[in-house]
Amino acid sequence: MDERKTAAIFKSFCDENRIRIITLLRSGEKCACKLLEEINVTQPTLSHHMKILCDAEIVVGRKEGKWTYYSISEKGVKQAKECLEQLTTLDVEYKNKSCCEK
Amino acid sequence: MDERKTAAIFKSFCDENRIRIITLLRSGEKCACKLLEEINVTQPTLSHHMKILCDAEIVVGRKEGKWTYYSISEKGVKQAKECLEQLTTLDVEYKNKSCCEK
DNA sequence: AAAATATATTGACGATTTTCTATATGATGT
DNA sequence: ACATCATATAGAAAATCGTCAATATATTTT
Repeated sequence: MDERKTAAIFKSFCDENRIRIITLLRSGEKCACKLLEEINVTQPTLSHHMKILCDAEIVVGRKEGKWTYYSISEKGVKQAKECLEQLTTLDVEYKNKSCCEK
Repeated sequence: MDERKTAAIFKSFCDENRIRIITLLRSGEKCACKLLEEINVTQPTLSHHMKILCDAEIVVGRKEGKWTYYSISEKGVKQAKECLEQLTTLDVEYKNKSCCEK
């Protein structure tokens, strides 16, 4: 996974409103209008955040008639977790000796 | 965990240079001057990124003489993983029925 | 004590992001 | 066909972020 993709994934989680949106989706699929009622932004701003979340594949949207239903993507979340794991586990193989010794 | 703290944690992972820094630390503790050699930013910019990473507790700094050694904080990483887990697991308890039915 | 070295802080600037208003698109109901 | 409703897009303003040069601080070396 390249740095660019990794950054895009975690951008999902570094804005307070997006965190609120994700939290709302923990209780199941919701349409945009329901999300809009619960977070304090305008409709176009919500739409903007949903695009970021969908592009990062943390959330998936499903159109049905005039409504769009959003839900947490289990697949995307799994990928984010793997990405975090890979990024933060110590690499014993290539562990280097020392640095800046006196 | 409040939205503000969550956002601060994941800000660590949403800048390409910070991702590079964390990746470099996977092979073990490194002093700032070593990191500076490897990523293409000025010394004040590196210092700025290290502050963000340390404030989020993803990285810890250890001063020794004139050097500062940085390493991945196992504790902070654990907290980030738990935070991601908590934020993204479906909440079956409070799962709501339906939304925007025709 | 003065010079040198490593890192942090300050302040400015440009780029990016978040937000808004206005408008467009697309579906549904009359 | 026309009005209505849900959502998306465009464009601009405001806020935040990443970056740099200059400078400060703290430690070590001479």
